[in-house]
Amino acid sequence: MAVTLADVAAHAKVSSATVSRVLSGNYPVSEATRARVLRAVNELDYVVNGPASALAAATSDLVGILVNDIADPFFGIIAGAVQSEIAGLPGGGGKLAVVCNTGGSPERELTYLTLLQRQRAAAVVVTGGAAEGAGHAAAVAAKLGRLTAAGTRVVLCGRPPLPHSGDGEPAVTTLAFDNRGGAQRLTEHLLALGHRRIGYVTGPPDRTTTRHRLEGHRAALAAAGLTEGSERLTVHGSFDRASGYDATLELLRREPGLTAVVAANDTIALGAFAALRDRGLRIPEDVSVAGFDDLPFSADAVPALTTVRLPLQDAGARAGRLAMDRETAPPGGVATIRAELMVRASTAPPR
Amino acid sequence: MAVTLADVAAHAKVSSATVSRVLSGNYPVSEATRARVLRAVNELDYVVNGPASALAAATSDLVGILVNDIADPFFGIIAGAVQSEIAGLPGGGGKLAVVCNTGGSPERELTYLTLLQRQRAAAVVVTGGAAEGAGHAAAVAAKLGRLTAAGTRVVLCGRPPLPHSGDGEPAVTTLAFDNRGGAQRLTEHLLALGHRRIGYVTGPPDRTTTRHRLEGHRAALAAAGLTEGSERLTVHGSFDRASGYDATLELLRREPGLTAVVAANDTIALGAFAALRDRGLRIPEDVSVAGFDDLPFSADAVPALTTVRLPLQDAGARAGRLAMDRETAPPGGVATIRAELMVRASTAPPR
DNA sequence: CTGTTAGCGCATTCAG
DNA sequence: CTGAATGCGCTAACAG
Repeated sequence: MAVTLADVAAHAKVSSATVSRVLSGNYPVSEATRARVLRAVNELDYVVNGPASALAAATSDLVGILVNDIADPFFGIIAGAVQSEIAGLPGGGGKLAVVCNTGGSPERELTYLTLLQRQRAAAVVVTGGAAEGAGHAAAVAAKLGRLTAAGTRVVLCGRPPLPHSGDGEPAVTTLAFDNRGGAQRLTEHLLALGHRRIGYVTGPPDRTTTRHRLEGHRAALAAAGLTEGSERLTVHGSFDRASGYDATLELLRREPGLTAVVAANDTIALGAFAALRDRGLRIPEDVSVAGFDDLPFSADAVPALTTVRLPLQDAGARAGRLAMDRETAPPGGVATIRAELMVRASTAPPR
Repeated sequence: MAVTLADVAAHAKVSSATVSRVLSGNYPVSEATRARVLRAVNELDYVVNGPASALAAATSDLVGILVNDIADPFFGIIAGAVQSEIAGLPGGGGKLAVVCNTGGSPERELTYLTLLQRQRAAAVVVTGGAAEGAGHAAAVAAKLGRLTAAGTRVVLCGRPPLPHSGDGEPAVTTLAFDNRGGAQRLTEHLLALGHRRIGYVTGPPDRTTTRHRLEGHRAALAAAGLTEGSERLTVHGSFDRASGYDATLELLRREPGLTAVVAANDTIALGAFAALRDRGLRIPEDVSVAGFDDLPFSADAVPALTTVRLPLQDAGARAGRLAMDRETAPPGGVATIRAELMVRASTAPPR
């Protein structure tokens, strides 16, 4: 079959232990034999057997990055940043950073976590909002606990911290986004412009991201004394454009006098744009629209989208460094990442 | 340390071989003992040691998906499709589909391929255009050859076939995009509208995607007798929005009388949109713009972008099935995927 | 149907 | 500095 350590050893006329040592480089070996071994490695085109090496050393160089939707730039940007921080080290860092697409399914998330645990992954970075259903949150927390117990470093990025498990420093480090605060400031902006009939288009109800952003939105409304009918002006769907389109139409049906639509993310906002246009409504003259995340395309929308900026790139990079233990964890293991309001052309005073 | 097969065996009062058999399920075991083993597994919270299992079985359940830029929806869509075809099987298929971000760097591509080879990956799907520089093409071809020789299934998706290595059925299956044909039809469309001064904004020169799309473009120009100055009207950059913006400005500098801009992909086209607008030019009244790929946001651009549609989702899913050996390879190992011209509002006759 | 027995390829003691 | 020997945890014959 494939060429093994022993083959290289024979070829270089040394013991397999020596070959192992020059390859891992963490042990003194004379320059002469090192060169001889290296030459043999090249001549034979030898590639280490990962499983065997992982088994013997009881560690692996796999690092998993879990995302909810790999086709969504929100996750693509975070994952890319995490990954370049890990694989971008001089020499590649020796780590294999891989991204796993859960599709937002809690079962798939658990499956991937188990698979990563099987592989004895060196670290796991879980990105994006979590499902809140039934036992899922607990199951995920338990699984992550087992991973850390087994020596895998766990970092949460863009996800709220796990329920505190008690004693001392938490084993998992969290970089949480200030979804609630960002959403609140966004709606305050609309309120300040004079809007009173504001629709809200969001994703699935049982996700932390959905809930937190909605809470921020409602907190702003409540502070302005607008507690009435906010339920009726909220439409749930999924975090994509098509859903934003449909939900906006539904909103218009429920409240034709709408003057503003707040979308739970930029992609949904794009769908809202299209729906409003198809209804012959101008943005922002007839209806203002706002998003969340500030993905790259948002500044290019026509009109440019008012939104809340999340430093996805920075957060991802930091999560990557945390996973590689190249940065010290924030006090308490949790850092909240600030969201910044970006006022652009898609919001204006109501007519 | 962690709980092992032997622990489970002891707990269930059977041999470790029996435990292994119920876990892998590919061997008859009595219902009674199977239940007992399963209970022991749960009680002890046992998780298979992946490396050990891979070592003993000489196979792994890892499937690698290589992409040039994970933050680009073009790759996100393909990767998502490949992945759901692999992990979406009933029971998860048992395979761990992971995506690796090469960042378009040939070195990183090779590094990942080696890492995957180390892990004895079950399959590798390489997506997107290839670097054409110096020895890279040969190095990648050689590496892929070694992977197939080691039993790893290799599928190319959206990448031209490897140079034929000779005898019989090629070991690597290729799903190539008809970049040349698509680009040619797109430029023919512009020509038919009456455009004669057409600028071309594209990515790095040493990539197959860049070259093939450019060749298609020039073939159309040549067929119309427009051989003059096409060099001057071509600006290279990278495949992103910022580059499209800058390159369009450069184009305008070189040829103020431009009536159309063809971008090598939709993202670049978005940059061109912004640049033209900033120069006070209307689309398509003053300048027509066209893209390539038909990413989701293209239909939402204002005006809607004329582009060439690539069935990314379908291609990715098919690549995934091919990688899992759930679909027979096309004759000759190579299938060319058709690109479809999508005429929308961003192109019109010149003034 | 179930238990026993060998390795899989490598990292690491432990001697030299 | 280098070689020989041991075992990581599991699967796959091979017997019973």
